Amino acid sequence: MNIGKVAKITNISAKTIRYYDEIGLVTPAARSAAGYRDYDDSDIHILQFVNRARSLNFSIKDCRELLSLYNDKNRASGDVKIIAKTHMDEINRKITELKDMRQTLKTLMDRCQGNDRPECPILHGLAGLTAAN
Amino acid sequence: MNIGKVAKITNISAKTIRYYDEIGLVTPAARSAAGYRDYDDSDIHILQFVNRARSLNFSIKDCRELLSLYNDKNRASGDVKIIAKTHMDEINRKITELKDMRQTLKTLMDRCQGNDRPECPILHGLAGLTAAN
DNA sequence: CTTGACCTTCCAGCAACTGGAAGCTTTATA
DNA sequence: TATAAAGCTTCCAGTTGCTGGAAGGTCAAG
Repeated sequence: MNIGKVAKITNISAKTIRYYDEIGLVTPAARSAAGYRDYDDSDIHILQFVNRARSLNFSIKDCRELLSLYNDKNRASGDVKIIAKTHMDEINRKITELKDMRQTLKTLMDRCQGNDRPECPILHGLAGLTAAN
Repeated sequence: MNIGKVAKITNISAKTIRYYDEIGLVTPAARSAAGYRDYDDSDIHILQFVNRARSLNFSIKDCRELLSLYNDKNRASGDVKIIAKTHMDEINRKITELKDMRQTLKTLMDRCQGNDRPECPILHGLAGLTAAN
């Protein structure tokens, strides 16, 4: 199957699929005489696996490990769970970080009139002045 | 003031301060005869402004606009608030996205025994199989 | 006067793609 | 069958916001 069709089926851009080939993450089963990438059903399955992992924000490196475990029939599910847990911790860290930012930003915004006058608590806040003023 | 001292005071790495100079975000007041960057108190103030904005995840582009408004005594606070609001929306979007990921990941993890057996709902999930199994 | 700390510029690399150019191959149509 | 359009190839550059490191100039102390 040519890359264009694979792109449509998996909803991954041809560019990205080529990139995954280039970095050795998902390589096509074969190449045609003319050098066209030739993907089979198994490749598509793997691409979809990667796509789901990526949409959960797993890094490419994680995807490699997950794929390797996926292909290892003697794997321990504990190894998979460790990767997932580490990733979960990271997601939680990011959420906390973003919430903190949101809180700070909200505080500044609430004080700002947002009109045509120059007085602006947001800028004051960024400039380091404390709450007051 | 040399870059090393500025780095200590602002808690921004010298590398980053040089980078801000390079992209024209915060340029030193002067250069010594030998070519050393020479920062004054105002520069430090601006660096701290940028540092706070960056720590709220404002992009460099946003920082430029915020700085420009900060320096414009005829600004309208509404213009600042629009930038903040846009950014706030983006933060909220990211939080929502991360929470969705967390939920999906949690569901998969809860089903996984995480032991030394190969059976793994996390991998099943990534492989696209539905909840069951 | 030399050593070491500090400064300079320049180049490379990170993550994970995306865009675009130049140039084949294949397919569809006239 | 000729040709044009669509699809494929590789390669290079750019994105964001730095960070690391090399090669080399400068400055303060002993």
